[in-house]
Amino acid sequence: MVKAQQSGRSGGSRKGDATKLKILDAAESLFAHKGFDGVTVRQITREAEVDVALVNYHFGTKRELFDSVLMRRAEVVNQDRLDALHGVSREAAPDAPTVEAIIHAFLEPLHQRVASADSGWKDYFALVAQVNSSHDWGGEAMTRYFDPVVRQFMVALQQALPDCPPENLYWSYHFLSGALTLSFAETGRIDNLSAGMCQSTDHDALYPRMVRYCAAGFQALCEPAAPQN
Amino acid sequence: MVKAQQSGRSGGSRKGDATKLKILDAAESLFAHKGFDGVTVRQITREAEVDVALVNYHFGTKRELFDSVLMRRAEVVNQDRLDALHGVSREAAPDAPTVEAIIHAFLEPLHQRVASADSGWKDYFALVAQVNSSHDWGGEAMTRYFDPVVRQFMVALQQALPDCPPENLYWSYHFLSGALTLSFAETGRIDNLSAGMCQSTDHDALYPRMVRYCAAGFQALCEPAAPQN
DNA sequence: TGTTTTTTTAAACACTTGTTGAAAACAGGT
DNA sequence: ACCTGTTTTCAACAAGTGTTTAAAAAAACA
Repeated sequence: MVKAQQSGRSGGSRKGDATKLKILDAAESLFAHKGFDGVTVRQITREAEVDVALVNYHFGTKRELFDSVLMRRAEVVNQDRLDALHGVSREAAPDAPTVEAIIHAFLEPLHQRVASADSGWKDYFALVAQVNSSHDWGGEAMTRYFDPVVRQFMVALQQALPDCPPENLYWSYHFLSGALTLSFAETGRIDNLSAGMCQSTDHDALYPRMVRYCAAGFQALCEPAAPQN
Repeated sequence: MVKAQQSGRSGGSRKGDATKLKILDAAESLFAHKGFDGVTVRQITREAEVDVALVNYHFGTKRELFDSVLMRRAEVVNQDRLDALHGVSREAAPDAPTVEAIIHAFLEPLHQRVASADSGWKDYFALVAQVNSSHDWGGEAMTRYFDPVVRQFMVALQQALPDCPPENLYWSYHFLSGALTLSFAETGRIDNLSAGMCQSTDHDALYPRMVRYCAAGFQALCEPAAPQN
């Protein structure tokens, strides 16, 4: 009776791995739509069609399962974003890339993944959105997983806007983060408000507008007349 | 054994009203910080220092209590916002008010209430923020309580930006809504990211920047070069 | 093959959940 | 004082919670 080991020296696929995947997928989808407290481990195992005890066997506690879900795709997102950032930096060299290009590098990877075949990404981003606006345990997880890369984007933005007060840069990112978060939540509110003219799920309509909106916001907060102090 | 009546023909204050207030306040604070599923009615009644059964006696089910919390201050916000909107419309007449003035009318009432003596407002807005980005039952409540007034702001914005494609106006509001939502959540993420340079709780720093950021975003999405569907 | 390790099962644990019932305490009016 | 309607208490309900246990089954390895 030993706790499950990290079953992989790379390439070795054990029996339990399929089970772990089923649990992770079910948990991802359920947590994304109903939140951590809104989901029971029995709902998860029912959806994954496995026994209740397997969650504790493979992942430990419910919270550890939640963290596993969060962690699974975080590395991929971070790598995607860094690649995109280096891409636009290389293209613009020897000049610094534009604000719009940097924001594009930050958002485009998400856009790509959401449009991909793996529909789990949509659930994943909805989950991240929920964690991002969570008050208690949320901030800590977000900080741990994503902030290191975010910091690199802040550096690039500061170079693109050398005269911008850093605090205005942080606030600008904060607003972008909020817009992003709400968009991924796909609440359907804009559908209702606009009487169907806009749709939460239409990321192709969303992305170009979000990039432009936020780029303009960044620039407005970096003009001399912007709020100081 | 009769369900509690709405105890007020106006001005008449019954015994149970004090209890209802204590429950509402406790529920507001707890729901705001931990979400609907993250709070138990026993936690609420413990914080309110009343018996568990009183929640069901005065409000019915847990969800009905939640709705009562949400509803309590919604009317006030809506009235504040409408007053502010009419104010800026009157000032600008016979011209249409500027985008920045309209956004100010939308946000300033929240700013005022948060800064007021009644600290419950802060909890309330944190709660609304959470509901706003909630996936299931959230959209419905937000739509019911706030969208009628939001629609009036959309009309004013369309008049301020007569050449703007309506869908871009809706998306712009969506982004503003996201920035607003995340700001009220006061997650502390920006504190951490900026190494203390910015603080989630510093609404005096937040508001002017949010108004400017969003106004610039609206205008950018309404220029001829903006994304057209 | 037999032996060891990993995975799955089924049952139970102690505890909490939202909600209710019946009796008790309180209030105001006559 | 009495009666009346409102509010509060206390105990209980059935169902569900996260987690653990020990044994059975499956897989991996010799």
